[in-house]
Amino acid sequence: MSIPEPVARRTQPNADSAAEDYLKTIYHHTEWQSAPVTPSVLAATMGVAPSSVTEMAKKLSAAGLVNYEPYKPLTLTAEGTARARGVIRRHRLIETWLVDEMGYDWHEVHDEAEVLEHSISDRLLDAIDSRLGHPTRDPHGDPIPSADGSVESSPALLLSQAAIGTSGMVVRISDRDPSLLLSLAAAGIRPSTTLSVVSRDASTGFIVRVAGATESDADGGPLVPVSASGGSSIWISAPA
Amino acid sequence: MSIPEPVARRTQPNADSAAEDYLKTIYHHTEWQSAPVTPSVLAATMGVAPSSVTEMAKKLSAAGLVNYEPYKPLTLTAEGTARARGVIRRHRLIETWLVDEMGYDWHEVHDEAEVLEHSISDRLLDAIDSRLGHPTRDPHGDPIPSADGSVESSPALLLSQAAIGTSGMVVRISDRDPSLLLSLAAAGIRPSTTLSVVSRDASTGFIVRVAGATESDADGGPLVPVSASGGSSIWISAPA
DNA sequence: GCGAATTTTTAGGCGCACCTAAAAGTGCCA
DNA sequence: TGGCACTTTTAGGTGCGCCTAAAAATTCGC
Repeated sequence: MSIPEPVARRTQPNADSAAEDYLKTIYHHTEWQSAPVTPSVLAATMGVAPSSVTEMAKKLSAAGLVNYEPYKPLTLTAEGTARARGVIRRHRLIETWLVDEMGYDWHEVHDEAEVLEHSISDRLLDAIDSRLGHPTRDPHGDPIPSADGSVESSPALLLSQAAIGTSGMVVRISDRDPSLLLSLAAAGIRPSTTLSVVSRDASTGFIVRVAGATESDADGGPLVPVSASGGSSIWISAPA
Repeated sequence: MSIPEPVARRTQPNADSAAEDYLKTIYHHTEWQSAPVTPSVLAATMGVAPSSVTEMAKKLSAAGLVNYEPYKPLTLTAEGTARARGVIRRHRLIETWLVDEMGYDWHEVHDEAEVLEHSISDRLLDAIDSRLGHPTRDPHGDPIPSADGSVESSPALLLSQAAIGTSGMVVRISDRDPSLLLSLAAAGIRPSTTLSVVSRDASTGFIVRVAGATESDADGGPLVPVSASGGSSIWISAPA
């Protein structure tokens, strides 16, 4: 018979980083807004062909990590959610570590974390977590899931959905576009910055007033233009 | 024609960690003793089938990294040597970092480094190197190649090849067998320990006298048995 | 110096994660 | 409500790094 059993294949490389990437991406789609994740959206986000998504969906479904039925959106099972949070915890702790200890700037950390999140051991992750004092937010303001899988969620509002006049503190800024992070940082916008919406236009972009860290003059800060894409990358929270 | 060209395959994962492992392993075989590396030896060391070695040898040869001629031992080209040193530099810096900063013990670092050496960026490696103050030796006493590729080599003698009565300082201990490292550490043997050969027997093992760090009584230290395999993992240098 | 033992290479396959192209299913709307 | 556009799945294929089995080359012992 030429059907040798699996033998002792070296599962060496890194667990199943591809699978982890799918779980992570599915999770991301429901983290800040709850849109159902269709295969085509997932494919576009991950930069793979739709057929690749179908394949992996079946695999993950068989593994009990995603709920998959043909022609329907994908959702994570409880176990899949836990696994996704684990990956995200790794990612965000690594980003935090790179910024806090290794001299990286916040817009430079994403790619490095993307790779390391799949190769660092639990042991090392714990060591990093301890060293940093168990942080709960990464440099972009994203919550870091705790080791037990719980996530502290603070209700937030996408800048692009805030009415003119709304003001609040920047809670998070998506880390997907490094160049956006760079320009925002240059304009003085980062997590914990307070800003208010001066004008908004879905196609042109937005203009916001940035309050200095010392916000003595609450509405006297500089006016800053924010692109349309920036508007859908910045979350603010209404002040207490 | 059903021969579409390579397309834009995502070379994502991690460069070519398999190739790097071959280069590293070939290099290792010539680092402390100069034995020609035959495919079978390489296969055994790496835990792969001999045919896999042949295949990779061809690939690396085509890439100009190894000199390969059928039925002959493998050697590294200048470029292959440089690449191998690069990987080894990564490995050893990571090991040093894990021990110096992350609370690892020296026998625990090998596996973690084995994975990370393929995923850390040059940028991060440099940051680690700086943080550690550009170390030249890793926790096992192995020299860390410098960024420019040069290696500080100190002539050393394998314990198993030292005559009875020889004494010297431990220069390095191979990191291949974690349990050996553990037992040696327990016996007080690590790099920079001074010891002398009391008896040797290729099959049974060795007995060495370990001088305390304060070596006031140069030959009054405890007697310690070292297994045969330990004898071929410990390198000592004659005292100045 | 020659045949046997060992090493190495060749030949053919496998699983993985991806792809393209074609087929099938869904859903909107005139 | 029937079409048609769009989405999703199926079918078939690729490169990579690995494997086993069989063929070929080398080396060793007598």
